[in-house]
Amino acid sequence: MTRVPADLQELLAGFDHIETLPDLTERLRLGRPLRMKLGLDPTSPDLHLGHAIVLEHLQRFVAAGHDVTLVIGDFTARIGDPSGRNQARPALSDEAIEHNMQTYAEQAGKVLDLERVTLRYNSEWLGALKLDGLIGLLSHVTVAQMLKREDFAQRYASNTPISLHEFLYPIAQAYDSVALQSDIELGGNDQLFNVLMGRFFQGVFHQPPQICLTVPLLEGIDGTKKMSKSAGNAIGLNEAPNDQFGKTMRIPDELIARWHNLVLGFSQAESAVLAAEIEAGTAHPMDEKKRIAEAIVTRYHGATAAVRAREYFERTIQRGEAPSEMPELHLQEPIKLDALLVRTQFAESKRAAQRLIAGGGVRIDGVAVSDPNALWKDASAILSVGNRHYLRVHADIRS
RNA sequence: GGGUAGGUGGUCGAGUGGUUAAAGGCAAUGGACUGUAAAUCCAUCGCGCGAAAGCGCUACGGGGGUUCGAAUCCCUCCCUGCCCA
Repeated sequence: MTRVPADLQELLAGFDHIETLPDLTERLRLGRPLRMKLGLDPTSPDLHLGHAIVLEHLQRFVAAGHDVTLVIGDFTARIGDPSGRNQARPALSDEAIEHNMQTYAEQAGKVLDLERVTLRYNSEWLGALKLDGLIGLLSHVTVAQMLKREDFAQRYASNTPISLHEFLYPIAQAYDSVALQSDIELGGNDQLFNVLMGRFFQGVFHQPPQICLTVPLLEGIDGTKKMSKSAGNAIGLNEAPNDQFGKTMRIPDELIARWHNLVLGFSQAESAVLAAEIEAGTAHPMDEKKRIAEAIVTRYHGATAAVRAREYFERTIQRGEAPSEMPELHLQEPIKLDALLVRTQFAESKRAAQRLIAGGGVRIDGVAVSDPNALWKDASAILSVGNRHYLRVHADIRS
């Protein structure tokens, strides 16, 4: 899976911004492993496919023998990265950050060879920065400079509050590069301003400025917004095979070639060919999505799981049949159907359950039911809601 | 510090005393169609009790007040934008 890239071109495939190529070729000519840096803020307990893209790019450098450091932004997470946002991101509690950090390394390990990667926490040097040190840093950046960043500019123009601490984020991240004396920093395209700030600050500290490489941002399964947990359009690296498969099948057709390119790592030329085939009708979008879904599940759960996820999808969603395996529930006493839906968490409240039933979304053994007050009476039957939620219910009721 | 405009449901945004659980858009959910795509159509979209009609509770930044009745009026506190200093 990991191999040493043959040449520079292969190493740089997939980056949408390189600052600058001459700097990079010159730095590579030094003939030593380059210090690579990627920062990840533990703002959510889960990494998703969008994170995986930049991690995969980083892994190519690992394979090529460079000196790669993964910076866990435990300090910067407390500031809250405003990048790409139209409002302040709430700062996280220490406990949440702590918890997220623990899951990060493990998830990143699905893509990165952690044996060959150094893990650092930026509280190590940012926490040691005193107020005079901070002010010293701040004196090098002007407000106009900060307002050049698009999201800040937009918020400023639309009278949306910008807190001063948000200005500190790019500077803190930039200081990471100074502390690590990094040669190269990777990031998502939304981090371009921040990584360039790192390059700038290294100049201030008389270090050779880092080369900045960014990857395109991946759209989420809704096809419009960037993939993020909070937007609810993400596919997590830790998610179950069936969910990864099913969510991939939901992406809009327009996204197929893009995911083929960004998620599966095919070249733009190859993905363009696929797009043309779909356009011409020689490739069926659904088949292509299945192929992509299977590749994703294979990547994170293995080929066997991928085949099973595909079968599950075809059986439950496409043919509308109940899955061969599903969770089971044993009832000890009679219960009304609406209450049962709440207990099984198929509905948030009894009112919601009643709505589901009225809408025809609730089935017992495949037959839609209409009476929310009916007591569960079947000794053993399959309760389903929509085409995604199945449960086998046994009534162990003595009367 | 002075002036001024604001704070409404997941989100945007109407609403300036009763018919307002709160228009409309978006998002979301269920159904039809289908390729769990898009588009389109229908329905739902605070919680509880009730077989149902219905009843009750909670909600328009926080608290207090006026009123038979408040998202709407008054007082006070908090928060935000803009202009001036």
